Amino acid sequence: MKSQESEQTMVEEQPKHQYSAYYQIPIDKFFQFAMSVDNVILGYHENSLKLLAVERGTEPYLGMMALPGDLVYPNEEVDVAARRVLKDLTGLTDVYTSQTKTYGKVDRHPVGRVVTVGFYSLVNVDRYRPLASSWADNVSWIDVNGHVDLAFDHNVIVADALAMLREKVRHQPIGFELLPKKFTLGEMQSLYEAVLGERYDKANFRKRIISMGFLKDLKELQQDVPHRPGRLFSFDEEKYQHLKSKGFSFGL
Amino acid sequence: MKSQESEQTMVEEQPKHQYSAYYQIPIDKFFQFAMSVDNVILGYHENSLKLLAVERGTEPYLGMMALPGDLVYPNEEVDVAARRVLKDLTGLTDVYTSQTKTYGKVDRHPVGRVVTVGFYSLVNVDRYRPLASSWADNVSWIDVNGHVDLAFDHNVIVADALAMLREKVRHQPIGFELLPKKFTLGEMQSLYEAVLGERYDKANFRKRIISMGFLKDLKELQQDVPHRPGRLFSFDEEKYQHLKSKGFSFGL
DNA sequence: ACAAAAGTGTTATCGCTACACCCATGT
DNA sequence: ACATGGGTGTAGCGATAACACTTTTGT
Repeated sequence: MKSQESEQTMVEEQPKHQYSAYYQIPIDKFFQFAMSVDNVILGYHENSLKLLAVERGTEPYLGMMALPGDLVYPNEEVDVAARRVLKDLTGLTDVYTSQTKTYGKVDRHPVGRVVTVGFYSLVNVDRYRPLASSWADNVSWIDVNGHVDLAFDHNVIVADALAMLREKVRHQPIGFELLPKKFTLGEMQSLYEAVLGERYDKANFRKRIISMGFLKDLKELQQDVPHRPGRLFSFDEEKYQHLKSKGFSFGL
Repeated sequence: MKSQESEQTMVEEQPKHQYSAYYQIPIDKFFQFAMSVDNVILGYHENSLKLLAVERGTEPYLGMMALPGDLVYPNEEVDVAARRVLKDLTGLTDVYTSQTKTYGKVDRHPVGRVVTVGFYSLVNVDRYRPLASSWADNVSWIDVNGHVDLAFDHNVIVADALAMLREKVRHQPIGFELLPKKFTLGEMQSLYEAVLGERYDKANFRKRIISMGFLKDLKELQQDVPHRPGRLFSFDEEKYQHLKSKGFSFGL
């Protein structure tokens, strides 16, 4: 118990917590991890859900598609790193982002022990403009239902993110993050059908959503559509918060 | 672009991904993180949900209660570290465990940059025996509804874990992890009421659960209770999987 | 006129809530 | 006898699923 060397000063005093890793190797040996973030950036376009993938320009996995991600700076918060990646890729900052899972397999990254934290972001594709920088042409939207093979363990990260999104989208009104500010009920229905992979009855869907009471009828109509124009609605965040505080809970 | 020194060989070839942190500081500077795990170990006892807390024997926060947790070894998987902590504390290995969130604030740990991954575990308190080791007397069950102040950011970790548990317990039959193998419907109802903080009508709760069809009636009765003994049931995992594959989904 | 999607009303059924009531056991 | 929780039946209300139908626009 007192046979320790000087490098392990932090641990000397504590005979009790023998289960701690501190007692078995010097503490500075633990500070050898790198952290990264990987972001599943999702957009809704042409009736399907897409994610942004980047073609890798470095080994390992050179040439493969991968999630946009990066190492976390030693003095940077993990969440901030995720937003940095998003901003560098899309120029967007005020975007709904949610942490998913953390992937800590020892051999998941060839360069060393890199633990990565997954995120997903919901962007409105109307607002997204590929940044005019040198890497812009390596970025593309791919359909989440297509069968693209991504580098590292990114396929798993995407699958987990989608599962968590689907779970959340049923219980919280976050679907609107993927729609333009003004949308028709039809567009909203299509979005939910694309995300959840289910079909809904039009009449019933409308009644359900309208009766929830957090949509604002903008008294405007769609323009230039080759069919009867739909009424435009917007999500009324304030109203939703008010309803929520009164015990209402979104559910689909 | 070619002004780099030898230590940075990994980065030389890539003019394209300028957004990457790789380009701004040498790569080995990123490998300075430590990882830890913190486990919210939950048990159901005396009609309320409790968690295991450990009194800290080291600075920082010496003497405060904290979540059981530890640093992750450089060659250890994160999930394995979480199970190690659990086993060292309770002796249990086959326990339902779920990752929650990852906490990456720069200053969250005084010793250095330690990013921690949260977990919760659901243990059946009947199976838990405090291990007869020197630190056993520093461990105690505390009520999750009490107002205990934990070290580090552990209050937040607990709050997040409970929120995620409550969400999950509604949609997946994991409540049984907190019950003995054989239980009455009354016990089950009390458990759900404790976890979710809601009250249910006895008759309706029973009908709902029974009709789901994944409980096995053991045709046994409670013993030595000061009231009419209840029928004992067990969760039939096999039956549940079968129902699930047929489209059934648990919901409460 | 037609296609395509918006938008509305009706009905029948299923599920759930509320509530009342009886049963078995230990003290 | 009483307290305590186990256990069951029913009536009525409300949500919603299924489907048919009408409306408005562009081509």
